[in-house]
Amino acid sequence: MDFQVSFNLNEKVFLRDPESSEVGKKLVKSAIDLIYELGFEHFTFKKLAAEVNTTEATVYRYFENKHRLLLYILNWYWNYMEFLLEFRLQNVTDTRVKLQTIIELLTQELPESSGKMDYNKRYLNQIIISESSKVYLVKEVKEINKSEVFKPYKDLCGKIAEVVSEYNPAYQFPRSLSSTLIETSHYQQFFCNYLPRLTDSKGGDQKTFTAGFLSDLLFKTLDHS
Amino acid sequence: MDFQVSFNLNEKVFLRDPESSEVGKKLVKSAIDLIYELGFEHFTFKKLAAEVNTTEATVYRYFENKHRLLLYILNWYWNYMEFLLEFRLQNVTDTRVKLQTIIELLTQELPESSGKMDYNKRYLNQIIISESSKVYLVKEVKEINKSEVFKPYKDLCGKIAEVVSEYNPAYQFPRSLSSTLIETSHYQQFFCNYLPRLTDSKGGDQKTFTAGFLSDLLFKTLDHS
DNA sequence: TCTTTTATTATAGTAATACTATCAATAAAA
DNA sequence: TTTTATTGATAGTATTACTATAATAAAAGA
Repeated sequence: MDFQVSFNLNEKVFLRDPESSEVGKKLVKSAIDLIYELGFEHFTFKKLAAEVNTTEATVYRYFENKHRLLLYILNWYWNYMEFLLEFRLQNVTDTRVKLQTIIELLTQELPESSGKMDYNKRYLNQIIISESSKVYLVKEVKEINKSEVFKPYKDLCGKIAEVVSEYNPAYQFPRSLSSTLIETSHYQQFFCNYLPRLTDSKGGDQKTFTAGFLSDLLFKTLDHS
Repeated sequence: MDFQVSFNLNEKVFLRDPESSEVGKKLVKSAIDLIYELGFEHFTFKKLAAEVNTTEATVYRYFENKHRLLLYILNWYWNYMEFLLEFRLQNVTDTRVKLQTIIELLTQELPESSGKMDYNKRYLNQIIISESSKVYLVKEVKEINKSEVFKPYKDLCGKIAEVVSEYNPAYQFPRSLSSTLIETSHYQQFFCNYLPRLTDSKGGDQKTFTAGFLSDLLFKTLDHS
């Protein structure tokens, strides 16, 4: 089975839809490679243009600046995650299994084959872990938020919160718990890799460790309310 | 009672100790004001120099770059937090009370009067919330970590983890839980302020809300192992 | 006291970044 | 065939992140 997924990304994140042209697609794909390789701070439109054999002016016609481009990538990711969640939770009735699936989804890498999506998933995953908070931890967050570009994140969070409430309707903080699960899955993996003394990882796989920690946290919190 | 606290900050974070001169002290104090006001991305050494009525070259003699300056501020904060923790936990025997004190410390603002410390504490608090993760979420983290500049953070985390283990020796993830408490206290407050749909805050005080959420999470996790 | 050394600014300059503006080439629509 | 719109190439500017060197002041030695 092979299928294509595409999302209606908020038009506020781009000036011209990168999906509408070959250069646009290459731009996003190469951006993922470069941001992974250089880190967001050292990533520039000039370097991206060189990689795609075009000019800076072209890149600026698609995205207002590199922050918006990162936002585009994250919007794509959040949408994809919500899709995967919906898909994987289909016909699952046991709410406990639902929660376990969610934790798996948050900690394991994106599935390799998913139609036309030819982004490097390992890189994308690492970007999500290391760079995603940079789109909202900025002075302009209030202004940016008005254009609804964080809606996919809020929706993903909301969907997880629904399952949490389904599992334990009495629990008071379903949304905060969901955003905590998402964020914690990122930086615990980051810490395992780079600052392991901030974790209890014993040098094994950071994804397995993080899944174990989150699962323990989640069920202990929800099983005793 | 009035007392002075000072820490031996790792010499790797500065080129010349800012505490050793008047300009140095003004530099750090004004940096806190400016980073709060502009956000770390828009904060530059040129603007800082103008604020202190000196030149860029002078600033560069104290700190290698603005990243190191932020690291200096955070090192100061982490050290101060560990000191406060030690201080406030003095003679407390009930480990439950100890944990509650820790959550208070992580969510409430820094105490106003603490000797010579004349940094703007409201600003410093906001910087901790919005900017602190930017010191480690960078490509160079491995290299930076070698100079031990994250030790104060690790020590703080370790100290909290000790109390966690004291409260429940069987719990498997004391360090990860501690770093999660610290990080979650930051971004839940941030979310309450700017992206409230990622939380369950009902518009009340974000600090009280975050404390409530964290306390619920912590004790449910530790009371049932 | 005067001179020499050293330290510390101030001035100036460079390479890179983050954009903008202009203009020509090309392609699609009328 | 002309008009219109879309591209991409070229060039240019303001700001950022530094570096290098000259000027000045403070400290130390003769």
